[in-house]
Amino acid sequence: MLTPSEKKTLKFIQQYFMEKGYAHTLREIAQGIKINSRGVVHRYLKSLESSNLITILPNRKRGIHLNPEANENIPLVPTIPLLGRIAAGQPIEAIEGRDEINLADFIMNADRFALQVTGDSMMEAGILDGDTVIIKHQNTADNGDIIVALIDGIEATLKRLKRLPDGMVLLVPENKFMETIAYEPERVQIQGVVVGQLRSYQ
Amino acid sequence: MLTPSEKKTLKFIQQYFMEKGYAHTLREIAQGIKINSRGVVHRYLKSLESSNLITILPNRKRGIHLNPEANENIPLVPTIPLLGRIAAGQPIEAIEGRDEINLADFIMNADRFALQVTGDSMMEAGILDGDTVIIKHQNTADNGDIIVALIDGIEATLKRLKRLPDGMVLLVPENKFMETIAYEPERVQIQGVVVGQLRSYQ
DNA sequence: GATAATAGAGAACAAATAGAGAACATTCAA
DNA sequence: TTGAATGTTCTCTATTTGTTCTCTATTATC
Repeated sequence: MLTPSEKKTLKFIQQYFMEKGYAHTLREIAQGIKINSRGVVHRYLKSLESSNLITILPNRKRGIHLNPEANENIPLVPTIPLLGRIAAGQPIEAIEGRDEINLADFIMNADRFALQVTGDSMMEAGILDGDTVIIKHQNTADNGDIIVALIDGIEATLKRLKRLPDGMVLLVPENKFMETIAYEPERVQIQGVVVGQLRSYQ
Repeated sequence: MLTPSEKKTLKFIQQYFMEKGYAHTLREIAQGIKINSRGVVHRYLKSLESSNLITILPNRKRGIHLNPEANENIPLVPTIPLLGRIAAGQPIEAIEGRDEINLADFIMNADRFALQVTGDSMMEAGILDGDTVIIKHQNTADNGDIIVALIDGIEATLKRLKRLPDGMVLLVPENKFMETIAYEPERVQIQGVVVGQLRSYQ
């Protein structure tokens, strides 16, 4: 069981290590967790080592290694450090304030569920074949929302919603090879709205 | 059987524990359930312990552990029900076997971090401006991987990797308006490989 | 009305935690 | 080789926290 200070220390190390590929000095860690004493930092590190979360190479400068356990152990709500923005042709730009993504915040909620997408109808909206979309269950949607629609109570489809002034409902695919189809409103039942999307490359 | 106060206490502990990964102090619990006495909280904890719902490490600060029994109705890892596949023009098809997505499985692992994407250079690969990509920190990559590359030690970019037989390294954007650029291998340093991608529509 | 059971306040004390900083040992680069 | 930076081991201090008490108030039950 780690104390909050030890957790803070571990977290600080992890973040730096992922960015740079090597560890802090004790003084840097001390500054990072806002204390003055290297001795105190060393005590925390020893404790983390005895919990098998890090390995200390004795007397080596920056001689701290993260053990694989360290990444499993910490967050009960999965979080990923958010290191910054990346754009073509520029160094990675740090983001102030928000330093991690809370996956639970990102997606979890009672009325959400996931669907796996088959087909390329929303390709140009960045939703590819095999992606997972997170749907919020609701019966209404705004113009421009990507929705799960049930047509005639049978066919389900993922499309962008557009209502015409005359009441007709357009279901717009994001794929130039597919056609937009217009329906009478009573034929289209909204089952949910896309609120998130995930893809795994593994 | 728990008294209402004990239930309240347990619920409060569970919530905090899942978020932070460690327990409250007695004072925090007291504030959380709106009483003033740490002694009373301690009595409740003792009672919860004798019901086998928590374990108290004696004299440890924040030394409260949730027993598995306490978590039966609370998922430790956020999951979303995976209802099925959706394709244009067909009813939602149920998926056999796996019925929920485990977000931790999906993304978390050692040496991962997130970057927010700026720009449209990977648009046609379904990675849009504003998306978050999950990067696995590594110095090598296979042909076809989408990588974070550091060019000349300065510029960072997200591109698809292609190595030519003559040793040159191509960084291929997935955007027909942008050009593939070839570099000498020593100019390109691989910082990580994209292993996941997230988008929020909220 | 008597008796439990439940809730809560708060005092008192020991122990854990947090931190400072001195002193020494070891690395590592100039 | 030497000196500065770094890692390591100490001791000391202060604060917070866990723990155990005793005391009081409320509520329901017989």
